Amino acid sequence: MPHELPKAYDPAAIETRWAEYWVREQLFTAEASKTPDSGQPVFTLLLPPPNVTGRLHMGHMLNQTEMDIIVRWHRMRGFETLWLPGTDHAGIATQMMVERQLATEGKKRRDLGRQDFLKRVWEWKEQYGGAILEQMRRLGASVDWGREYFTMDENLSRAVREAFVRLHEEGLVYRGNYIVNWCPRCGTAISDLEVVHEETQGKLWEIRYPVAGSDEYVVVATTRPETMLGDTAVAVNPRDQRYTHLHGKKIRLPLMNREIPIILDELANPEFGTGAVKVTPAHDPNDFAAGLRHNLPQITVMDEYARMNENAGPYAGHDRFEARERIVQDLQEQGYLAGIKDHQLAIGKCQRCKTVVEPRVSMQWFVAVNKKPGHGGMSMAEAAIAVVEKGYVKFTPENYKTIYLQWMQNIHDWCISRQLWWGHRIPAWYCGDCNEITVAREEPKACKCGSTRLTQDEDVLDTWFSSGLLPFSAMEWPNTSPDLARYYPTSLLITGFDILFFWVARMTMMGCHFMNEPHRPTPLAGDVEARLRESVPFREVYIHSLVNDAEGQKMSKTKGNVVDPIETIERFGTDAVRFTLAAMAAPGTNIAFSETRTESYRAFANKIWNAARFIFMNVDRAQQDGVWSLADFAKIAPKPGEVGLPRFHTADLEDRWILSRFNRVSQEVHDALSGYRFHEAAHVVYHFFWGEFCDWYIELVKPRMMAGGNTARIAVENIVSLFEGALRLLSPFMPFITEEIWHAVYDGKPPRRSIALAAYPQADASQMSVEAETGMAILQDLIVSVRNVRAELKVEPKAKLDIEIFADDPVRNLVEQNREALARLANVNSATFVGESLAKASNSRSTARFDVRVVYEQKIDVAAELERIGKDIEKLEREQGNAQRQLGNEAFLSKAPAHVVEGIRRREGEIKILLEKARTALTELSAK
RNA sequence: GGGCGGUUAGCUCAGCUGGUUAGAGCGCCUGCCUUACAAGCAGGAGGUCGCAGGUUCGAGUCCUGCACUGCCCACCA
Repeated sequence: MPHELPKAYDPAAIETRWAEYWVREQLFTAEASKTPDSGQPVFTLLLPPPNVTGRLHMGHMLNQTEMDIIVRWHRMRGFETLWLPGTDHAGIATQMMVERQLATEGKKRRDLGRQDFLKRVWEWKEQYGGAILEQMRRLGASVDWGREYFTMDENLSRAVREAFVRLHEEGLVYRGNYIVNWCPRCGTAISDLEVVHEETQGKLWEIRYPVAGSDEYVVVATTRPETMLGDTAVAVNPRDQRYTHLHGKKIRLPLMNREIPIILDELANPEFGTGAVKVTPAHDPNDFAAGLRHNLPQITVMDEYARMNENAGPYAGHDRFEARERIVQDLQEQGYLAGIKDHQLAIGKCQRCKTVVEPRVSMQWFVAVNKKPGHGGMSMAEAAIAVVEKGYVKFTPENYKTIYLQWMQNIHDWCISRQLWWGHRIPAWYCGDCNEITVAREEPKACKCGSTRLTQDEDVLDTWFSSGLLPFSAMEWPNTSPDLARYYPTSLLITGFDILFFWVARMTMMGCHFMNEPHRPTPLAGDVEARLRESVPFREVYIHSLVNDAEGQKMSKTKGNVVDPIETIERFGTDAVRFTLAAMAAPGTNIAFSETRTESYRAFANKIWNAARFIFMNVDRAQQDGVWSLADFAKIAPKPGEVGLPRFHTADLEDRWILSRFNRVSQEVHDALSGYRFHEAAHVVYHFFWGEFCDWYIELVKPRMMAGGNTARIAVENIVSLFEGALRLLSPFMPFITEEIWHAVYDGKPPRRSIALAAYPQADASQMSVEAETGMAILQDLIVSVRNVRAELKVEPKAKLDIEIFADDPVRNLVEQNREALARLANVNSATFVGESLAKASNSRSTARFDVRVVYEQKIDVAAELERIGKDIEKLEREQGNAQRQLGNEAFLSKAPAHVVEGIRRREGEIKILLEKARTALTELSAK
């Protein structure tokens, strides 16, 4: 049956079919629960769960491409591979989406009430929440769909409660009235990480605070004048002699007409401003701490929407910014305003809605990340530091290790309660009778005082609390499970640096805490150190690049430069987009995504396609002629675990050469992927397939395939073998086109259900040949030299010309054995060997190994030729100078490694010959 | 205020632990519809590796300073 393929590759015609096939056939299911121990090495990777609110963008696409390449690569090498997918409920983000939807109906969430609102969110989640995973299916991501989870699934929610309760039992979760970052629009506390600082040109207002019972006043400065209404002290530095006489005195607070003490505290920096600072414990974190030190009252002057409250006297009811203006105006009118200065400040805004964050004292839950657990050992942060310092968690690129450690070393307690409705509700119940708090895994029947008047905490947990548990909560923790036993710790995490602290750091803390004793469901063997090492959530973290637009600008909706991956895929094909991302993904660099690159990789896909068409054409002919049988070939098809190529006839130079190159390239791809150098791996396979296999091997093999008989049989068998191997090599990068063609190679009856389950080519040193690679290089050099001269002579491309060659015996033999190749690829009629150098002959080229002359009546353009040779000489002389200087240097000879010295010595010899030839040619030419 | 990165061809970028002639894609120039592929084939031009010092037998690669330029973190009013 002939292989019929259309002339141009059309990705749309095949991709959906394979994407559906992969899912339907469940090819990517990891088998832990079925086979107790496969004996295979295990590779696990957790998909950073997309938010239910998300739409696929180029960043996801890059991340998924990298993960899929690594996962497919491992799977093809025989690893038992689990790529675990799921989605994140994304508390605040999702709640905002639904609130926005409600707003279009003119409603607010409180109009619906908690129950009905949550119902709406669930409906919304069912409708839109799976978008990214759907897109991933279409992109062919080889994840284990049978294990898909959602962070609010019952078993994951149970894990969240379990973790919270255990931390509480250990005193690592506490509740308290503290100052937190508060978003007045979202109406919730947010963590430090959710506050983004923006440099803003603001003002510094200087206010005179009169000293009680005197005419004196001190000047304090503030960027937020409205907070003065809540001032409960003025601080000066105890060492600041300017204020010694005011120690123990009181201030009469303007506008409020309250007396507040002057306190002595390091909070006041004598170097800054006047050295006196207003203290507002309820509205500033530093002041809050100072307030505790001096037992100051906390006067909250704003409500949860940042409107001034009843404590704000005449300003009550006004928005904070409106109040600010009035207050400044009043201060001015009453003569308290000493000055207004321009002031650059980093203003904290809510990451989600960009509202200016207000520090606010409120009752919240925290994780005490720096506290040592009761049973001894390290704090959560210390453990998370230790595993990275000891290399149990390894970062690529390495500089993220420093960034991670610096952050972890300065970490503060983590505020985990959110005044939201969508999320995991905090498992704490308050007694209406005795005020006791019951923290429990399941809803308690009664308080320990016996009362049944229990109400659950209204708040939910920070989304990152639950995602921090994922490496084990997605594997059924706290239960023992085959998955948890087999797949934890995960092998690798690939993610973006934007969630390094939010997620990577939290997973590390949580993993080291809950997957170590005493929380681990199955005890760990080994000493304390071994247990720590095995508790990590992942052994390696690869931080991927940022995908920018073609100009290197960050993609953003407001700039309108967002490249939609789906749209790009529709135009170029998934494989082309994947290959673009892989080829540009050098670790530690950003990607400037440019469509021209994608165009060129679409061309690459087309190249592969057409190589297949050509090969199939020859296969069909060979089968018709009865010289070759696909069925026989299928029998010797490579088995998983086989390295190199299983059967390959190394009769001719080009065969030994391409086999050698194939193995070397396999090694290079392996090395590159081992270091997550996707770009390097992609470049290597690209160049091999196009620049070597297509440009040279196919061309060299053509006449043999036409020859018929045994020659054709061997040629066809070789090219099919090599091509089949190359498809496997390419498969992790371009899964669709390789799957399609691979099935076609076997005429629809492949030895495995998918190329993704076939063996990945691994280098076999015995199949590499320096002799073949060197020989081929000389032959290529010779062919290119002839083409070169022909191009300069503007010889009619079709005209066959005679050539003369001067070379030593080994090269001469090489040429003799490859006469046909030379004739065909350089369009040569006859090649004769001559006994003396052709360097000064016209229409010739010289290399260190040979001289070649094209016999042609028309002479090369003398002036152009003179210029070319002149340039060559210049360059060679420069090089010769360098080489000779090094070789004449005793220190170099004694210190440089032997192969380097030997290399330079050899090169110097070549340069000498080349220079001699070039100079002879130059004199000869000049004479004309 | 701390920390991290970048500056290499016209453009966008590679160049891993210092080592023989610094690469790719696109663009550009010349010639080809050669029976797999014009999304192709063959050939070609184009770089004092930001500047100034230093270490070394040897520096695009390591160190110091400078210039320009991104990014992250930060409770100094």
